[in-house]
Amino acid sequence: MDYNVIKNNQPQSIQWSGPQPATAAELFAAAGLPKKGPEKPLAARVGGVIVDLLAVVAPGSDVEPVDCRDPEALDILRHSVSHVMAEAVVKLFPGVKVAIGPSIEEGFYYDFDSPTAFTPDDLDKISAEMTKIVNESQLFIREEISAAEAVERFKALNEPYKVEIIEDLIKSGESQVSFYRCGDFVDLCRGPHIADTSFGSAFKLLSVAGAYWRGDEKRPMLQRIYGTAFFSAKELRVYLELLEEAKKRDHRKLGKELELFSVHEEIGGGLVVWHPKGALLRTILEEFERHEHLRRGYDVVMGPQILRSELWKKSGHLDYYSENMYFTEIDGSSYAIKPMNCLSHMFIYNSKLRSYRDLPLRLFELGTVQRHEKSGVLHGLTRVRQFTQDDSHIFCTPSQVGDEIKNVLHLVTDMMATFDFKFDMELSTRPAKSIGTDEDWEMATNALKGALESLNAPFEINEGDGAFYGPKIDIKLKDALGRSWQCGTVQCDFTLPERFDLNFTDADNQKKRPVMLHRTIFGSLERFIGILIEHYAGAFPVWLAPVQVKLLTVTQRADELANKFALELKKKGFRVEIDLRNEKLGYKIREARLAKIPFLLVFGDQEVQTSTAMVRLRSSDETEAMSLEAFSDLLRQQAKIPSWN
RNA sequence: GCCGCCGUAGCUCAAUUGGCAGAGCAUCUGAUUUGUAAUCAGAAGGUUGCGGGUUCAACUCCCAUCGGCGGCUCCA
Repeated sequence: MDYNVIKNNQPQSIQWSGPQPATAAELFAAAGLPKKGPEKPLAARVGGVIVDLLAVVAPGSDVEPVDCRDPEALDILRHSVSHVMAEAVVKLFPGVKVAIGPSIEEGFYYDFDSPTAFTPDDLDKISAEMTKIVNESQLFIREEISAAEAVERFKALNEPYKVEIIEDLIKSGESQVSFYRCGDFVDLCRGPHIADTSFGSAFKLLSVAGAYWRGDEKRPMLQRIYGTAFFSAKELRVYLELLEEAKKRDHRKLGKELELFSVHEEIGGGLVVWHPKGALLRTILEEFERHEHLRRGYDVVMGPQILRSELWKKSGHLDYYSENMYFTEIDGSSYAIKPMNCLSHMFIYNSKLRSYRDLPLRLFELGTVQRHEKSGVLHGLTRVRQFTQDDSHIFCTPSQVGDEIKNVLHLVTDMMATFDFKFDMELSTRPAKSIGTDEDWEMATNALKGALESLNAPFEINEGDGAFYGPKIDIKLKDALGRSWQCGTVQCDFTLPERFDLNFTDADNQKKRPVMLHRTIFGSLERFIGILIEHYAGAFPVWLAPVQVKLLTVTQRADELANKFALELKKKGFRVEIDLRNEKLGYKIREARLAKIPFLLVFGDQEVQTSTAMVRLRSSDETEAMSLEAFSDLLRQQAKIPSWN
């Protein structure tokens, strides 16, 4: 064969200069690329597009091998393993209809329409069958036919979901569709796929769940099998260990063990009861936030829990948000429990004539809101029906919008750094159900985009995912395990100031309309605390820990000294617990360690003699004798809020 | 809301094929005064989520209901 190997970045690109078309696999074999190991090609990139190894390459094309190190490789693998799973399911459960099977962020799934539910036993059987298929190194063979022919073919196979997909493809103008054959299993698929099933040995089926066909609750409920796959058994093992670690850190489990909060059937789903330690943690966060906002030019305000329904009609919530709202009646008038805090803030704005000199007006409220969430979506602290937002509404002139958004993004950056969170940002644009003119939406969207761009902050765009009253930037933070959580948001609103006739007198003595920004940093305190619990695995930094120091006595002879230390530390404002029980020291240590308390002070005969405490740190397990003054200094140092240094 | 799984002591979990509902931890009482992750003994703790049904007999099987968990084109 004629070919030239072009020395490029790894992996090398090959220019196919032969007279005849050849498959990428043939080219790579001729070029002597490895047939095993991490450099073994699993697909090829031709002109920037990934194709199968069996794809025929026209003479003159540059062909680059794609191996498991390629950023796209994992998606290809997982998508292919989902096909392998479908092949196994169809073989083991004849008559089961197949729907769709994409790769997702952490693995893949495939939806099936089966008359009986899959059990954990079935998953084992399916896994075993998949291993067989993997060991057979079945080739993924692509085939293209006309869409019309494809419809007939799947009708003959009695696969209504595939027929529907192809019919939709035809409607959107496709005339050709592609298939992949793998063993006896044929599936409609755009591809590309791994060369053969042997790449897919490191997989694990994780769970089975119901899922509506096309996510529509009016369509049939299918059975979705979730799984994941990696290129090596080692990577799979690391991922499964991560899942185990996440389970250990589950805030619902830790919340109970650390006595932070509880949720009760008798009280109602999604309604959180804060126990002393959880309430203290929350109070610390609230105080931190009030302080942080005051020093950044915000005013702290408070509004009522219920407001007349007419007001929600005027704001548009009744028309666009009522399915999430609770209502009550007082003296014959209808009131709504607030799902958002903005309305009373607008009344504060409107309580007097406003000048451009008053702007920007930044109103901050730790506002408790109620939203009706479907019972099935409630989850610990992260999805609840009553929660407190660290909410602010910023009223400003149109020319101040850019700077205000930038300020908010700076605040977000500082706050996230305080908790060691990394974060991503997403810009969401106009949804189908929304109010306001096209011009307003465009202006608002551009303002948000401009602020992001001026900060050189990378962001993604979610088309149609904005709030009904305006576009938004969502902040998604990443915790210690690399999981992503939606928390803060900045929303631009040109419509509420219109509806509530907000004005200011500008420098030219003209009445003008202010812009309103809605924004949160933590989002909801409940969700944020849930995330913090998992992020720190319950071992909060000293400034957040509900109990910072626990004092333990060896015998009752040390009670007096321990009490003296406790009293002095409390006087200095530290959060202290003391354990004088007649128990062995090991028992007390164990309990305090499980409670993840940062500092343990031990008092015995030895300490009584020297008037010191034996200090043990949560982080090191090492001990050191310290005087009250020395320990207070250490504690003061450690309890500093990181962003205030 | 929908699909699947699960509800046994405060917590974590047992109970053979339908045959007397049990253990560890926690709690209480007593002994023990103890040096860095569990001292010993005893006691108490239950309408097996709730309501029906089948059966000589139900934690166990059936129906209904409430609640929890996993998920519902990855989207918060």
